[in-house]
Order: sequence, then C-alpha cells, then structure tokens
Amino acid sequence: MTRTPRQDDRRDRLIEAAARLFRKQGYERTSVRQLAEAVGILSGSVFHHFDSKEDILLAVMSTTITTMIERLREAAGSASTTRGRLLALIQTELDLLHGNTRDGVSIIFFQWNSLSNANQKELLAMREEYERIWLDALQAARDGGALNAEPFIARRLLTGANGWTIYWYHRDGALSLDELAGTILGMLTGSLSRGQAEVIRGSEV
Amino acid sequence: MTRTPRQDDRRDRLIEAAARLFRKQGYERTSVRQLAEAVGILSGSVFHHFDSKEDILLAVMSTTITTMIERLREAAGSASTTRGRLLALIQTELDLLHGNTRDGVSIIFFQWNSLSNANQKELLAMREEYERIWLDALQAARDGGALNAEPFIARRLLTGANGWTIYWYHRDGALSLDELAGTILGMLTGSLSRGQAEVIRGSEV
DNA sequence: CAGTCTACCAAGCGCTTGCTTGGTAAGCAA
DNA sequence: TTGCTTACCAAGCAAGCGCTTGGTAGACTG
Repeated sequence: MTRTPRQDDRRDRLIEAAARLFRKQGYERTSVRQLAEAVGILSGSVFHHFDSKEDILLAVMSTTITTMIERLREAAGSASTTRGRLLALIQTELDLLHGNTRDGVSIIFFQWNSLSNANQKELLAMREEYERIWLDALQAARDGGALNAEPFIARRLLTGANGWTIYWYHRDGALSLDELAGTILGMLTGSLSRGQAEVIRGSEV
Repeated sequence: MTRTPRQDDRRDRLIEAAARLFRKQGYERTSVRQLAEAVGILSGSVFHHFDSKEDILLAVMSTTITTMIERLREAAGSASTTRGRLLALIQTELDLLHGNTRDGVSIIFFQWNSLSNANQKELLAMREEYERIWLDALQAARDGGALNAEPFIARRLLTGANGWTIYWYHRDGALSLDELAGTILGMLTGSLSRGQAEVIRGSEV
C-alpha cells in the first residue's frame, strides 16, 4: 500500500471529489462513504483530513470563492470601458459556472443553504468582496447611462439568470458562452444583440 | 380525541406543512417525523395518507404546478397587448413566488432535483404547459419587435432571475412587486424604466 | 345494531448516517 | 536504531432515517 505523507494530495482530491459529487447529487444525498470511495480510502479515514462532513463543504466553497474573486478581479481590470468591463464580468461568471471551476461554483450558488449559519457567516466577507466588484462595475454603467436599473437589483437579477444557466446551458451546444454573454449584456444595457460581444470588449462606450 | 373521517383535511394540511418545511429546510433535511408533528399525528400515520415521503413532495409539486398554470393562463388572457401580456406574466410569476403560493412554487424552482427521475417525468408535461404560455408570449414579443433575444433563451434567463428573487426579495421592503416586474420587463424589452408598469398594462404596444 | 371503513397510535424493524476508537505500517529526524 | 508523526484500516457505536405492523376507537352503511 502506497503512503505519501508530507503531501496533502488526498485532502485536495477529497475536496475535488466532494465538489463533483455535491454538485451532481447534492450535499445531503452524498455520504461520507461515497466521498471516501471516490479517493480510495475508507469512510473513517476522511475524518483524518476534515473535522466533519460540513467542513468539507466549507473547504470546497472557500477555495472556490477565492478563485472566483481572483478571476473576477482580473476580468474587471482587463477592460478599459464601462461596457467592456460589464461584458468581461458576465463572460467570466459564465465561464466560472461552466468551465473547470463549475462544480465548486455551482455549489456556491445552489447549495449555500446546506451550510450552517455559522459557516455562512465565515464566508460572507468573501462573497461580499465578489459582489463588490460587480456592484462597482454596475454603478459605473449606471453613471454612464448604460444601465437603467439600480445596480443592486440588476446584480441580483443577473445572479439568478447566470446561476440558472447551469440547469440548461451546455457547452457543446450551438450557443457559445460568448454569444450568451452578449445576449445577457444586451438585456442588461438594453441595446445589444447577440454576437457583438467581441466588437464591444475593449472599445469605447 | 377528535376524528374527522370522510374529510381529507389532514392530507391537505400535510401537503401544506410539507411545502412550508421543504422550502425552509429542504426536502432532505425535513424528516417524516417533523411533518407528522406539524399536523399533530405520529410519524407512522403519515403513511396512511401517502405511500412514501417522496409522494408528499410529488403532491406538493403537482398541486402547485396546477395552480401555476391556471394563474399564468389567466394572466396571459387578461392582457390585450403583447407587451402588456409579458408584463402580466412577469407580475404573475413574481406573485406566485412571493404570494401565498410561494412555498410550493419555491420548491418547484429549487427542489426539483430532489424528485426521482421517474417522478420528474410525471410532472414534465405540466411544466411544459406552463413554459408554453411563456414561450408563446415571448415569441409574440419577438415578432412584434419588442424582444431582441431568442424566446427560449430569454425565458431561461428570466426563469433564473425571477426564481432567484426568493433569496433576496421581501414584500415588506421599499420595492414593490409591480415595480420589480417593471424593471424586469424593461430589461427584457430594453426600454422601460421602473414604475411604469401600470401605464403599459392594457395599452397599445 | 352488526359489519365495514377511516384515521390514527404504539412499537419497533432494518438500514444508513456521521463520526469515533484503537491500532499499525510507512516515512522522517536525530 | 529509536522515537515521533502521518495516513490510513478495521470495527463499530449511537442516533436518526423511512417505513411496517398490529391493533383500536369512532364514524358511516345497510
């Protein structure tokens, strides 16, 4: 039997497997035994790496939010115009939801209530950091006249619209993520039709 | 001990309690014992009214969808213009989500995956009936030039945006449901600002 | 007023759950 | 070589789960 101490790869693999299974089956319907089996250990051994099952969910969410903030901050910085920044944020959130971070990100969106209140509080500051980036961009868009609605309302509608895509959007379909992002931006700002995404990103307002 | 035979009120009360508890706690985290306690019977007695726990969820969803279809059909028929009809549908869906049907409707939106595949199939025809009303209205809006996006994409974005309101919208806040509906219609059709809802409903396109 | 049906209780069964315990082989440091 | 640490296994515990069983009081039916 191979032992690989001084190397937390089992822990990381557990987080990965948990993200995958939690997304597919939900947190409650995923047992610790399933998690253990997914990485090739017995159920009791899971508790060598984590104090509780919920701690695994917390770890999944925590590492995911960190990535989300990082990616969104990058996107916000990459665009030079108000509208271009908004598009970049939408594209990024969609990519977070459908790229290789999708397991964790879906869990952030739709398994939030499986976390105890105490642990929700623990992550709230990070979530707010993520939302702050959005609200700043939306406020700028509003100041510039590109957005009609109040930023925080627009963001919440957007959160739902984007998050819900995990239930119907498939990357291998006819609709590309950038096209979808363009459609969403068009709705938000009320003028853009699909397929113009590339034109706008980086150009003037 | 009061017995009231020939009267299915316990069954109805169970469905009601289930809707409430499933929404608040989730289906998996709600036990049959809790459901029983909510209506004042013992856990075993629940299975006099339902074959299984999942059957209760099915009953909640089934009765809810029936109401949803009914209400949405009414709304679609009440408006004389394309845009007015769209607004009526949005208002109705928001009211379904936040009025006295909100428990069941929230469950339709967010506990769908707790149903077994077999039971999902059972309800699919009803869901499609509901969506058909939406798609017809959106298609008409598109034909009339009021909507830029493809109807089925618009609807899915809308589904997410509307459904997500259960996580942040509160009736007793400053924002009224009709104002919110106006904002959403404005985004969909790309021209309306908030507060104009009443003006548009029933007027010409 | 006997027979049937409805709506429940009391008890508990079989199973799964998250988690604990005690032990051990392998790796590392001195 | 000794001693400590890491990463696991083997076994199982207590609690809770959905659900079943056998029985009974009251209401309804002929």
